[in-house]
Amino acid sequence: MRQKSAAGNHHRGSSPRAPGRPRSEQARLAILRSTLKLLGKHGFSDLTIGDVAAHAGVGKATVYRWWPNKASLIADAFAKSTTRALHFPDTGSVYSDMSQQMRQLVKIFRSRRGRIVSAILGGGQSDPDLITAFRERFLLPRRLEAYATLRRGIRRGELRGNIDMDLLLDSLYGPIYMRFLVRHKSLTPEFIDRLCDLVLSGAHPSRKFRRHRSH
Amino acid sequence: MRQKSAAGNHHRGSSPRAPGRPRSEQARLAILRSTLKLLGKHGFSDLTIGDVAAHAGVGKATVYRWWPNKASLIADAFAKSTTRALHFPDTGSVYSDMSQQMRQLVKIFRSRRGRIVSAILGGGQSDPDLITAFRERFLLPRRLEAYATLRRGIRRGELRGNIDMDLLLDSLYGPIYMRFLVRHKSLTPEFIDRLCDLVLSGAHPSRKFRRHRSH
Amino acid sequence: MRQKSAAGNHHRGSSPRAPGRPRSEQARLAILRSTLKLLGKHGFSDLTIGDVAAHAGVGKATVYRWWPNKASLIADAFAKSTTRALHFPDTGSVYSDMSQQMRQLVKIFRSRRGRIVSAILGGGQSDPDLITAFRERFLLPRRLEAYATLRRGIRRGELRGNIDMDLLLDSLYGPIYMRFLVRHKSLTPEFIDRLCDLVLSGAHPSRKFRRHRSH
Amino acid sequence: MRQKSAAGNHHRGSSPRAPGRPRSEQARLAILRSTLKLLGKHGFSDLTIGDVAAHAGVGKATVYRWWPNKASLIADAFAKSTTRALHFPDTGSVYSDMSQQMRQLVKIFRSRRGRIVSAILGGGQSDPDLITAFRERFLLPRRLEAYATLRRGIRRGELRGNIDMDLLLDSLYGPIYMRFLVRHKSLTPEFIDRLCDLVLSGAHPSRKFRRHRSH
DNA sequence: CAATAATCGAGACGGTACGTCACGTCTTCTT
DNA sequence: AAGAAGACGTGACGTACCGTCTCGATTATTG
Repeated sequence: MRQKSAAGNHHRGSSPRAPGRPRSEQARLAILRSTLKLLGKHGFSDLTIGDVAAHAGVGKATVYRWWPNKASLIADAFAKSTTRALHFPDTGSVYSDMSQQMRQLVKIFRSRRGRIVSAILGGGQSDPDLITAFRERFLLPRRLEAYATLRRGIRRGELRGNIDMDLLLDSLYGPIYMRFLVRHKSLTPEFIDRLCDLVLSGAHPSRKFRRHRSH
Repeated sequence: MRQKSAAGNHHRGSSPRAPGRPRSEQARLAILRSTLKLLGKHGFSDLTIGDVAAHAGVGKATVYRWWPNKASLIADAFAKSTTRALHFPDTGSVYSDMSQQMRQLVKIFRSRRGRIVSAILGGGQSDPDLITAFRERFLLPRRLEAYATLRRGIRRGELRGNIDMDLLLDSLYGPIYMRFLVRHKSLTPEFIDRLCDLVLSGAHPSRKFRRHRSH
Repeated sequence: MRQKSAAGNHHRGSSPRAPGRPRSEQARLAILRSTLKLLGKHGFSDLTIGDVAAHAGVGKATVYRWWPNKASLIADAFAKSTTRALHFPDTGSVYSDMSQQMRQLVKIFRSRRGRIVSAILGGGQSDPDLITAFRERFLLPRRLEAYATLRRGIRRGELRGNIDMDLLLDSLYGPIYMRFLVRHKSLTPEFIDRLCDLVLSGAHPSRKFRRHRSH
Repeated sequence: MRQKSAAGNHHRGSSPRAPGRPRSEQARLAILRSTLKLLGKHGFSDLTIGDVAAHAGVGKATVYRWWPNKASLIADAFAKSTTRALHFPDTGSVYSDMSQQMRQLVKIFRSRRGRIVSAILGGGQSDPDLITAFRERFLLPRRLEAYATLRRGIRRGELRGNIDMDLLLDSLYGPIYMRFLVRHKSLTPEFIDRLCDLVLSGAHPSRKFRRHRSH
């Protein structure tokens, strides 16, 4: 069986050249581009493989040859489109580093690309491959950068040394994701600021760790 | 046009009695039960109206007569199934009140009913009715209770008086929803405790409001 | 499983009425009509179910609901279209009875309906259902009439009493089918006359049965 | 355009040698062999060029390079397989000459090779090239031999001098083809004998030509 | 002996039709 | 009037072949 990809590996192994006509890079790019474009216009369920193929000037079978389902197609398209942005600055302040990146994220969530993210997270609730792709290709790379950012803050004494970094990051990003997905409150830059204030102040070394339990 | 309901109103107006055969309550319940059962087994998109009708021993048209689409059917079914639990206790401590309720929520998210929630939130990303139903029937009622709980904490001096309650609640629940939906880290009771510690300590009056901006 | 038909039985048993919406007779007729029309224009392999459905103003699934494949659809359409003609006259002469009916058959074979027959016989070479349908619905009914015609000839002394009727009929019709299918010589009324002369003279009582074997 | 062949000419003109790599005879034979083998297993429409190429261990393009369509491929393969048998004996008796050859034909029709013949005749109903190939490569050569056989019979006084040879031959072979294609009665050697009896007795000089018309 | 040229196997390509499935509507009889 | 049953038109699905193409490799003739 041919290698299909929800994990982004489009290469056929280490051999220098596979026999037969090589895969058309042009078709691959056209498909991913069309996927993003159409996904931005309509939702996940409105996107049909047939439409993507037609818009890309490609046979339907060519799409199915390389992507086992709509989910992995979207995942690939999304991964390709977000490799560049969303890096963390190094301003000398955790608050500033985080809030700046989080503002960027919010800007993306509110843009046309946000539809794609919500399509992935939405579709991922019934398709494990999709949510896995999101984690591995989008979340994890950024989280690794975030760890470095937090470690700088610890070194500078802005954060407790024993802080649970995943807990802290989820406390910072969870509210963003929640507002983005549940849409009960708007996602504004001011919200980001106050969110950072609230959460980072709880992670400040001056704040003694104190169990709030009354019993 | 007959009155259809995404809002749960299944009655036909103010007239005391409509002519003709009355609606079968038995059918209505069987449909909702089957919806929940099938939704628990598979995802949102795998659930078909035809399956629900067949499983409930009901004609397809009977489903369509009362629910305009899959979303409102699921929303009704979900609302029916969670009207009882998830109340906030009044222990005299914000930390305790919140963490106890949050633990209940996590327990539900991790149960079979969690599949239904993720189906709603997932499907809701492409179906506005669905996410609206989730907000209005599930989130809002609980948030109203949460406001009251927080106000008790303010009154007791456990929280700053000028706290933004939605910000605080999103900071507490957002991480739960994020872990639930993205599944990058496990949802444990210990996570809840440390989450409450982190966020509530940031909302404590002793913590002076301090902009972390370095500029 | 629903009853599908390559054998022409479109009724659902002896019960007076099946539950559910009854089959649309209008759709059924439109499908058969369109099949004949399109089959007359193009060949067996050029006929697509999709085209038939579109031409009949019917969903593709409606065709597939009642006919398992193109073959049985064509067989039904053909059977419906030829129930009336091709009866044997009773002129008082076997020669006349047979040649008149055979001329009718040739006329049909040479008409637009001939395309349908060749489509059935051609397709039947790879689809047993199709050739069976042809035998049972077309060939057999006519052969029964032919038996009666031959028996009249025997009674009148125009044919040997011990004649193998199937052998005789195949000797009369086989050449027609062969010319029709192989197309090496034309099918003319004169050919029919001389064919009857040749074969029927061999079946005449005056002709003593004589083994031609030279050993 | 390169020279393609439905007529079996695989040579490239009169030049003694073309430049470039010469055509692989091994590939050509493997393709024809595989065509026959696969055609024997399934029908005309079930045979795909892709299957033939794969079974022959050959690229699909190699097939298309030398045969313009499935029909000519099958025709070539069939022609290659039946060049040797089915000659007419010269026993001194028309009856014997004919019945012996007809028995051979029936034996082939009933063998695995019969599937190939029926595939060609069946497919030929929608593909003119195919039926033409059958006529020219199979039927015609044998018919030329049959004419000679009949002429010997005329010379010996076993047949009328003014007999229409095509009529006579169609009356002898038509029933065979009909039973072979319609499959309503079995093709046995005894059937051949009685068929020859019936038809040849009608062609005997002692049988006066007599119009059977009663009017 | 290098250059040229046509073949080879392999397999991806843009298409087209397939047969299935779910949709949401409808048409029947029964309750 | 609502119920179960199930056929209806619609349209996307994912598959299978079509006949063409683009590769690197092979095998001949020509310069």
